[in-house]
Amino acid sequence: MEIESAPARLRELPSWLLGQAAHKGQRLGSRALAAAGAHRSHYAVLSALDEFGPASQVGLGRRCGIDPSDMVALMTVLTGDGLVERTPDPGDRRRNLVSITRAGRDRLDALGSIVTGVQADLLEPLSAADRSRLVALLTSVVEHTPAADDSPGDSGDSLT
Amino acid sequence: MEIESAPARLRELPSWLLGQAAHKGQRLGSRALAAAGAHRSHYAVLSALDEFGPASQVGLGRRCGIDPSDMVALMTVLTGDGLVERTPDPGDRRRNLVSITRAGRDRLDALGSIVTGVQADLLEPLSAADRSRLVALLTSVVEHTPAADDSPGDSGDSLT
DNA sequence: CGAATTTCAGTGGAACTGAAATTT
DNA sequence: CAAATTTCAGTTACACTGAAATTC
Repeated sequence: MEIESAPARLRELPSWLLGQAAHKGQRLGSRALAAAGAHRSHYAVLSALDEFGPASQVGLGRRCGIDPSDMVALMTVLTGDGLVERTPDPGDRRRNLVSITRAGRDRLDALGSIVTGVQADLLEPLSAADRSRLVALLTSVVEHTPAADDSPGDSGDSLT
Repeated sequence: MEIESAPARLRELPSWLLGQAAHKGQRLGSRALAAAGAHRSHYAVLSALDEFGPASQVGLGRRCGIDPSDMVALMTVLTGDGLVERTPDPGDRRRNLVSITRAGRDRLDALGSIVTGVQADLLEPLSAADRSRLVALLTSVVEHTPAADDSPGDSGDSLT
């Protein structure tokens, strides 16, 4: 099990480092949530419903970076667990109004603890000040819209 | 095309921010390299060969985080383009010795320019000092091995 | 014999595409 | 009629698994 370092061209490449760090975070997060029978998308959807209130499935998808077609199966799971309710919208009968249940809020709290623990593991080598700096830097990168990007209909979101 | 913000629980989550930033970087990188008929894995393999010299396919895979079984098809492509040479290792006939060609080095330089441009787009909102800080912070996160991780045979690498 | 390397065939999860049905 | 929403069926890119053949 030799430790073999990657080429310097990669080790010094911000986009490569981002990929490595994100992969590590996703691995930790997916494992921890799976052990609780959950998924990262569950945490995203419950968070959105808790913060913004009831929403349609596409609306939820826009908030969380989840494709509408994938939202269907997700709703089936979350309603099956009693974490959300999916009722026809009386004001627009094309839509389903999705709302979080009491059990959903409890679940969100529980998943929040798990997710917080993952951040602690992931950022263990960083001081509190460095963690804040990292979040600030990443937020700048994420919120910035590159100039030469004229792709249509892409809000730039995407769950993972 | 409303801008709808993600829930605060996600926006403030380091692992989520890492995922968003990494996704943006990969999208930019994949598009730019695809326009040149290349792939991120091509840049990784050529970088490793250029820095460390000839290597076996599994050795290359360990450097770059590429699965040995995926390396096979990759070698077919790169040898087909004349960027690497794959010859049986006379000292160990189980191995192929993979080496970079002159054309491969030229290609590496060209891809390097593309990749550098991607970093510029991705990190546009950050000052030079902030970019250095980001790289340093990410390097700490990537090089750190979490305590409660006893998964076997995982070097923690993985190309993307 | 056990272990390492290359190779191939197949699996699994995740994001995406395209289209139908309904409603606005 | 055009557009939006939910839904389903299928695709694609990608990492990974399992096993065979060869060699150490």
